[in-house]
Amino acid sequence: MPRTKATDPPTRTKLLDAAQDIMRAKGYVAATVDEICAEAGVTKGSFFHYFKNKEDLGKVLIERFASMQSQGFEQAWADTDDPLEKVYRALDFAQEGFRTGEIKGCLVGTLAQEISQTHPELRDACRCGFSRFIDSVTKGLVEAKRLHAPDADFDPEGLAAYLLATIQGSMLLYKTHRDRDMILANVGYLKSHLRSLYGR
Amino acid sequence: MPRTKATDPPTRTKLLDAAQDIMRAKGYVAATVDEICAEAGVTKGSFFHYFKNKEDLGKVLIERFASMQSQGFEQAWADTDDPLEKVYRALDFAQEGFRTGEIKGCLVGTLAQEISQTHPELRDACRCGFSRFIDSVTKGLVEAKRLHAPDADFDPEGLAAYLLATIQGSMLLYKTHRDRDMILANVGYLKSHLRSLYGR
DNA sequence: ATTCTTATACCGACTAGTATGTACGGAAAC
DNA sequence: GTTTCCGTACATACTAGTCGGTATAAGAAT
Repeated sequence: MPRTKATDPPTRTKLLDAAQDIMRAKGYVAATVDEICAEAGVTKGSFFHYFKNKEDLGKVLIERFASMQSQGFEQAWADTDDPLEKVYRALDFAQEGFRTGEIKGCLVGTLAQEISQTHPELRDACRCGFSRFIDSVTKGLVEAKRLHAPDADFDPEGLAAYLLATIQGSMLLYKTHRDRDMILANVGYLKSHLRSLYGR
Repeated sequence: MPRTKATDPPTRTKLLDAAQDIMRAKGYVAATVDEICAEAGVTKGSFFHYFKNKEDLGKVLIERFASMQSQGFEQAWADTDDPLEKVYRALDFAQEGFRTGEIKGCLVGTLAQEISQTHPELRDACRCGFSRFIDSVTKGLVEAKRLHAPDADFDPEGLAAYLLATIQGSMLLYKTHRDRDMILANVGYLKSHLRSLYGR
């Protein structure tokens, strides 16, 4: 008899899922290996079989999270070719996620601060995660300016980082204020800002 | 002979200063009492003489940081009566701080995420710190709308939280990207957004 | 003036608990 | 039968917090 049923996710995935939940709630340092194992329903033996150490898990986790995230965005804007529309779709997608509560917070943003000075590899993984978003959105915004507002007086290069910063900051404030409407309103402000810049 | 010279800050202040540096760099959980004591040049006995426990220190520290911060803003906008101008002064002040490197990051924002689920008292202290900023800026923005753009179609109530979110998010991204210009650019976008809303 | 009392400030060894990571053994799968 | 997978027990280091004790200064009593 197999140790895990076919419907069960493999142990490694269970560990990653558990770690994701716990670390998003209390950060990297406070999330202990024991707690992650308990949540995943396995023991430490399994943990260190699949991951070299806690930092290794963190790295894999950050990369997995960033992948899933960007996959979600790709899907959200797949049905349009207009670069500006793609960005709006991404913001709609984020709003929808917050509204339904499906998005519980960004793991990368939660970890980035506490590990930046102590775990260079994790910090680099976080930076890659952020850059993945920034780069793809920047491409859309730059091209959109060429198409829709070539003469407007603003720099589209830094705009993507600005969008990401506002969204990350909104999730940060949510941690203390627990007011989901505030996140939605902030993304709304972002949209209206973009509309005023691009004239549509 | 007194144990500390008159020029030395009292031990308690030294502990708070040390804790502020360390916690801003690596967060609340990773900052150990021993490390704080070593940095302050005192021993554990002193630490627990002045603070009931680590969480007590955290609470005092967050409140002190929020106080100093809002004091800085008050000073920055003291020389104008126009409410909108006050907000611009605050943003100028923030930009100047980032440019000179005097602002090294926000302790409240750094701690908020990792302690929100595990230390309710610290979370409340962070919420108060944020609210202090949000409330005072909101007052300015609401009154400014009445004065300068009574018919414009936007809601000034949530705008202050939006400003704070963008600034906090920018500092978060700075932790991984270490690009000070990005923060400056983001505050610049905020200013231009405000200008487009208020027409000045 | 000297001594006694008391409160505050501070030190540093110690404890009890908890953290990550290891050693090793056995069951399942190929 | 070897490899993969996973459990138990343990080693080691580090953590917050405690506890007994010392140093100093100020005030009261003698």
